[in-house]
Amino acid sequence: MSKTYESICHRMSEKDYKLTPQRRVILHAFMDNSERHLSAEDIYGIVKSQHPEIGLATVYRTLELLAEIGVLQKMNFGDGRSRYEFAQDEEHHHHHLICLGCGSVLEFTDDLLESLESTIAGKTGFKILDHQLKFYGYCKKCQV
Amino acid sequence: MSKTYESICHRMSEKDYKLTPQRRVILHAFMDNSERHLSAEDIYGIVKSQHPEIGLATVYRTLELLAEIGVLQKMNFGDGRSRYEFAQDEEHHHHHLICLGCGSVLEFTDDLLESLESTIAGKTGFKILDHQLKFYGYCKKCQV
DNA sequence: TTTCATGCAAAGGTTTTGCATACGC
DNA sequence: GCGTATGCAAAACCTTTGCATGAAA
Repeated sequence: MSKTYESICHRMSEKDYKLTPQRRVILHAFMDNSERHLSAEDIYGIVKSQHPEIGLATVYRTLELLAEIGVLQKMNFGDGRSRYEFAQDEEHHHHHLICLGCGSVLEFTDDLLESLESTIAGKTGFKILDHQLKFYGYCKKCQV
Repeated sequence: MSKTYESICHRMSEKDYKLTPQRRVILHAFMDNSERHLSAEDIYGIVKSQHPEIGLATVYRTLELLAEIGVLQKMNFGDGRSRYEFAQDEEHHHHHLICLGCGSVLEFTDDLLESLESTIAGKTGFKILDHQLKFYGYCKKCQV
């Protein structure tokens, strides 16, 4: 699952989704801010500067669409709003370290959970497609 | 951190929180439904039968209080509302298996993440207090 | 031209808050 | 009796939806 702008556009046309300027701008906003975990409101703010008449509802609808076709992943860090980031490849899972002090989110790459997945699948009969691991604690700055 | 009704009440008085009938009934509702992951509205429904004049705001305030003193843990399973369960001991972590078909939540006990925690702490400087691991997939019933 | 996407505003659902009253300690 | 907790209603949020208009293919 590649992550270039063109490949994503191609995937959208494949599924008969129209390539509107709004959708293009939202996608660009994600590519320009790939290191952050953006909320709908974040995206709305970013996109409004290049496309001032865009509506918040369009942002929500586009985020839902991009999540549905597997481009984005919807996440929840417990702050009352959903956040989105590019969906990870099977082999490149990362985990989130959420600071209870300042709310910042660090990422940590690790692939140790595959064996745990098969153990669980065997014991429970669950067919596991994805996992999400969050650590809560205090970042360097907040440990003072 | 023990989980008996008395010990929790004791912890509340220690922190100068009053033991009101509403708080008692909410606590009992959790003890009677410890296997479920209850939302505020769930609790409200349960509690209303024994204490019909209770307000939803009181439920929210009590859940917040119990989470703050470490009795409950607030969770999010992506269905738009917070859910609560008894906080786990250090040594008895469990993970959640969330079915993408029917939304049911299974639990799976496992203690394999401690070593990962120290690895991450070493590499990032993060002081980790807790973790939360969720698996998404399909339960036995929904795999048809 | 047909169909789908947009923008706006309104509605929906969850959670929080203000305030007068009631009650635990 | 003092100070906190409660219940009610309203407000505050985030998110979704209805609908007429506008634009992509």
